[in-house]
Amino acid sequence: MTTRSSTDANRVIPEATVARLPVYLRALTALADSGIRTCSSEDLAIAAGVNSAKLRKDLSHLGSYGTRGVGYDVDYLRYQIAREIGVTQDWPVVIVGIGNLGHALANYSGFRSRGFRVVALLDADPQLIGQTVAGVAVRAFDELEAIVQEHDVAIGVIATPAVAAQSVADRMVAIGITSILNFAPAVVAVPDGVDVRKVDLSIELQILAYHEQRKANGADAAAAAAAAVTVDGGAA
Amino acid sequence: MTTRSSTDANRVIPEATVARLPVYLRALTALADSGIRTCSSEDLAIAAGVNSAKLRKDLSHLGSYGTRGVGYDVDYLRYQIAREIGVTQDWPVVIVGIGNLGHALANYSGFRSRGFRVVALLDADPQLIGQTVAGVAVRAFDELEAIVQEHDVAIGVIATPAVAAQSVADRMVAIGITSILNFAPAVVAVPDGVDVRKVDLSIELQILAYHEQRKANGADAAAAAAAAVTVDGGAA
DNA sequence: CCAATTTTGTTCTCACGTTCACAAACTCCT
DNA sequence: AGGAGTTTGTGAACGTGAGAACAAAATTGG
Repeated sequence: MTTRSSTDANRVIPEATVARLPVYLRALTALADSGIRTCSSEDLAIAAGVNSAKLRKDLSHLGSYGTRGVGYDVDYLRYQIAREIGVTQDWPVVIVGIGNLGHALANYSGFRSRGFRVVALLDADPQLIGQTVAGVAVRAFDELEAIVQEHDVAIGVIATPAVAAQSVADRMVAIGITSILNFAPAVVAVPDGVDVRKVDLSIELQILAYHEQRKANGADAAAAAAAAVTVDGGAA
Repeated sequence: MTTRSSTDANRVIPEATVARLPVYLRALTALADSGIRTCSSEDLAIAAGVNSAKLRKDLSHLGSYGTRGVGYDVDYLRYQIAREIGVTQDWPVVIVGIGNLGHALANYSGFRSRGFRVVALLDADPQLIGQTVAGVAVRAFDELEAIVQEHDVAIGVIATPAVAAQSVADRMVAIGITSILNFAPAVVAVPDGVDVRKVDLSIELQILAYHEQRKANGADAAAAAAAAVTVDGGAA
């Protein structure tokens, strides 16, 4: 029916797989930097910290890029994954909120080397405007629309305080941004068709704390079971 | 068999639920700050950005803390969740790697208010040692063991460059740290019994890029299907 | 006190993701 | 050429999670 190129753009890649593709990409880059030209699924799985069956199944969703009995060509597979993710060209990105975290993000060299280019830093604070961070001038939040249109920006990063997050997101969506990476500790609601990913530092720590507490309570409980003592407060 | 307190410490809470509990906790805090004393699962679900059936099922894993026909007492539920996560007391945390990101983390006020206390900042760079960041002196990485033992630290944060991440993690594990939050763009391997959570900025952006590319290709493909043009490069 | 209303906690079903296990396909060696 | 040895790609079994739907339990009003 529809004319297609060699790879079928209709296939759906499971979300869980999509989340691991960047890990594989990084592992392949590391292998290539070590001068390795070919690797087995087992080698790559170890480098990526997953099990090899999962890796093979993940890759099978992209197509058949390996050779049975041989393995994968590192550069070829790396290119295929990069193309699948869409990082063979650079994506322009704007960062809103140039506080501590915004500074760190602006200075993060990993963006540039992994397919992203920070085209603007924005803040609402007049005192920050005009300052240069990581070689980029901080501009007024009001300039968002002009910048997005000029550079055809699709991805926005929110690094503001929590109270500002929703209004910044609303503004981004109104202007046509369709992917948002939110570092503010707040839930932002967006319409269908807009993707939001959230990175929340204290949530990550709280998840660790939960498991840490369970480890401690588990040890307590084991001791308690032996000593027949009531388990309650844990590490008091 | 074993003596237990009122809540059954044996129950397992699904990992997906654990990951949402901090979100509920934050939403409850926001509601409490607005002076709201009681809320329904629907109210809380909206505040937390989830669906109410999922919220109720999540809470049911903790126990039965609501009242049918009424809803949940905000303060009571908040306390129960905080207790379940283990953030009714502060957890001491060490941050290793005081670069851009380490600075931002050290200055992040959300840690303190959500159950964590930064007890030390460590770096291998002699030039940084002795400087004060967010009121805490940067100390030599070698002091890790003494600090961990003094403060009974269980949680470590890695904010170093990728190359250093594994050796820092190894050292942390050897000293007795059992939970690691890794911001370095590298896979770190740890033995069983140690939890690692990874926060990777460029991976998050790459996941967004994938979906962004699909949106663009979907639009292209729709146009192409009408025009009978081959779909391949996408946004070239 | 009883019926109507509200809202929780739980059951059931379906979808998604992970892991195992193996046939297919390739190379290498004799 | 043919068999032995590797390694991929995938089918099938299993486990976890999401969402709909509803019974149980509380309040409210007459």
